[in-house]
Amino acid sequence: MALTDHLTVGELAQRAGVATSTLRFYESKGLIGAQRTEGNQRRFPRATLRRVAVIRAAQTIGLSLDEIQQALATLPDERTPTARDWTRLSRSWRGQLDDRIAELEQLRDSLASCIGCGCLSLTGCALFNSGDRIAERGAGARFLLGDRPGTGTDDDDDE
Amino acid sequence: MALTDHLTVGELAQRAGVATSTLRFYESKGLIGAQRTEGNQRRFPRATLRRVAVIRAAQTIGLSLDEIQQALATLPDERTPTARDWTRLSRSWRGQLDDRIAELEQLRDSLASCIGCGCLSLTGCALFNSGDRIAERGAGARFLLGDRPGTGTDDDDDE
DNA sequence: ATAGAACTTCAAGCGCACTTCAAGTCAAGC
DNA sequence: GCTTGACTTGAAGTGCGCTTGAAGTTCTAT
Repeated sequence: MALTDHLTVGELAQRAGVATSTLRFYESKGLIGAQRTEGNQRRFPRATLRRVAVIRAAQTIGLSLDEIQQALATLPDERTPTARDWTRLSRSWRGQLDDRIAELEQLRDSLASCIGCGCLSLTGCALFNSGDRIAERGAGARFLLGDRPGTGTDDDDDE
Repeated sequence: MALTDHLTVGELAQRAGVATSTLRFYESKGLIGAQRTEGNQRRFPRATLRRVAVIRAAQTIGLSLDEIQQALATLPDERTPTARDWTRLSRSWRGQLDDRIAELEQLRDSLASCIGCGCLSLTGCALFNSGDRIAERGAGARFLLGDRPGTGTDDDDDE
């Protein structure tokens, strides 16, 4: 009767606030790992609870599961990561989080100025152009929008 | 030879920085509208250029195309919206944008404190619990994560 | 008049993040 | 020992936001 300090899928699901199917899906993607009982049932170490929380947080930042998987792959498999491991991860994501926040703040400013101007003339409107700025960020930050196929360098007035 | 002040799909696509297929898709979803030439080709009023910019901005905030469509449906169909129309829309989205920024800032703070603590004990870690707070926001803001099936009120330590 | 680019429609396909289903196995309580 | 609920697998299905493809039409330039 080993693994009594471990969690079943159901237990982990309840405590992490996700569906059991999600956990199985995450395991299939290599985001989390599990040991097996003699009867072939999954048993998760308690550290997985943290791991799932980190996954959800990273998704909120805007990372894909693939990107998250790659980042988590640098951590010790299912053992508690060291402070150093975790700090490295946090720092790397922190940058992306800052970028994303900056992007949204820029959009907020644009929106604010548009509220003022009524956007009847879009020529110099920040909102109007913000899409392009976002698209030009390229490389590694996909966020909500997929990669843009657009050519982008064309600029135009509106009236 | 009417509609000379209008744009073809190709022109609009290039100027808006999206693919033509995207514009046809948006039209099918009622996000934009087009007149037709005698030969059945689309011609978009120039105001559509703005409309597409607004759609992309709204997506960046985290709105679905359905939500955007509903918001845009309150604007005059393809004519230039009045300052009042636009202001109303901006204000409503502004709130969601603020919420989203606040959420990410909270996550950033969590990450910052985790960098400090190394997260070897997650009991009181803000990051660890931030997922639940996000999930509890409910109503109208889905953002990156889908609705959470979780029950949520279970809390636990980690070591 | 004609070549070729740009357009048309409709259906199917894709990538992501899961969820659902069916058919069967395991574990715990009575 | 038997029931019941939680678990197992693999395959298929879902919803979103598009993209791709095929087969045909229209527009524009020479």
